Amino acid sequence: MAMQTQQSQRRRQVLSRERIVEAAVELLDAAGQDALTVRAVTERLSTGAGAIYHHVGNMGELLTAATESVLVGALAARPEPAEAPTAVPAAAEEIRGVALALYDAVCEHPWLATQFAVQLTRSPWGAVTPRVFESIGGHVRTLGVPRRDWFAATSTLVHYILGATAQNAQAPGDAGRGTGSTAEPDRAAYLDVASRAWQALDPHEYPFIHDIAEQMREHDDREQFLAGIDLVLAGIAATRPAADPGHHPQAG
Amino acid sequence: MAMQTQQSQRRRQVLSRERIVEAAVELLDAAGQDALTVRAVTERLSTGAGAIYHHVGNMGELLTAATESVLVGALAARPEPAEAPTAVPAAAEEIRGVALALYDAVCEHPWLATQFAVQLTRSPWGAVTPRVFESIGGHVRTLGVPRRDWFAATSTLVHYILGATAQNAQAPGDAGRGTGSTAEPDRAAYLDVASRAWQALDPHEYPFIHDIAEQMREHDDREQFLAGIDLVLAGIAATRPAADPGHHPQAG
DNA sequence: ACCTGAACACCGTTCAAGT
DNA sequence: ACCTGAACACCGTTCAAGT
Repeated sequence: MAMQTQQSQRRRQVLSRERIVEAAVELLDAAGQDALTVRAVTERLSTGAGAIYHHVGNMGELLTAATESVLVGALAARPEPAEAPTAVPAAAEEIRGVALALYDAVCEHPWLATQFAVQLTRSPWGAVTPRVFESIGGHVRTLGVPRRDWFAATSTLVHYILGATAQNAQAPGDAGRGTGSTAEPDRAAYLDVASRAWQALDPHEYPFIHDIAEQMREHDDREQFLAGIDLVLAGIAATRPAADPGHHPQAG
Repeated sequence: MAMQTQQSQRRRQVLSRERIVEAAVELLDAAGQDALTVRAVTERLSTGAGAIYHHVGNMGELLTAATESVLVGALAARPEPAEAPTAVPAAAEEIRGVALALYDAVCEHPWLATQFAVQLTRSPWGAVTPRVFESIGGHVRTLGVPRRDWFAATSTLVHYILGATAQNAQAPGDAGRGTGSTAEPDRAAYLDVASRAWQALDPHEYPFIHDIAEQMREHDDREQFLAGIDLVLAGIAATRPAADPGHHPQAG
């Protein structure tokens, strides 16, 4: 898909905000955050700087639009019926599905991780959050969470998802410039290096890190990500006032 | 503390990496991420650009050092005895304490939120993660989590904490330039605006958001943050094979 | 209305030259 | 060794001028 850059067709096509955003996503995917410059977009669309600013406003807006574009695509890929399922296990499965869709999107577009965080910080209730909240929240309702806890349960899931995806998006650096997808050995080697670095830390200052260095090397990102989702879901299930009201689940 | 800028003393003091990092933190606190430029540091320390690069390497390294500096300070503020407590409720309380320390640090230094995310993405197992893992992980062990789940439980907590703090760090924009701390009414007004924006969204596209818009306006950031921690802790307690082994806690 | 592209103010970084 | 500060290549953004 990234190979077919038909510049001849591209040249005299009419410029639009969508085409600019599309070009931005392509640039970000190809070489990361730093590669998105006005000049790069300008060259890719064979136009001038003024033309870009006629459609987009500024650089930050373009980044936001690119982020939203990919996010919407990732969430739309899931069917999500208008009437949500009513069964509890189905709702949990839906939540896992949305989480994985976001996880996969961040893996495909590593720049998304940073961008999620920036969006979250700069305009916390702006573009990204409502969409993710909506995708998760409907299913939280189905889980049987009492109304007053909807916000807490949903935001816990969302924050975990955004935090975890940020970490697990392995940055390809400048390596993935047209090369295929032979990232597996790199991944293993990378974890090996990280694990060794952890083992080399001072055991007195970092006793726990020392203990789990081995576990870290062997861990599967995707599996661990889902384990975290299940942990939060277990917490939601335990807190829910169903069979055992009045019990405080904090410790034991 | 920020008022006493004694330039006379500062001028001919010997330049060091620490003093540069300190100046960087002050600049970031005063006016945010964009305010940290080599020239700004240069002027604040009345020196030349080359002097900075003699001690620091490059801009990214300076940002990382500033992040680590504040992070270490925030974690060191907690006592954390060499021998961790053995009681389960105490361990849970310790985890809440560490989480709140990070939360408060991000509130005090909003630029930290973005920086955490960037660190997480660019070098996931680099500077920030091990310290936070260590602060949380020791107590997870005390919670009675089986060894093979240490990594999963700890990383779930850490990812939630980093995601949640990223969102809750209210960016002060360029407003906080020397003005006191009258952020409370701003906060309420801000949540009010956000809540109205949510209510204005298309109810068909965003039914859940529409439902919790009211709840969002009334929510207390800090309280919700702790509620999320407790939810994950409840999940850890529920998953732990204590009274009820073999049971799957996912749904019910 | 839509686009061009030179120009401007700024940025990170380098490096010959000083002490 | 440590520092100076002009210079360089680059960036986002603007704007008079074109169609």
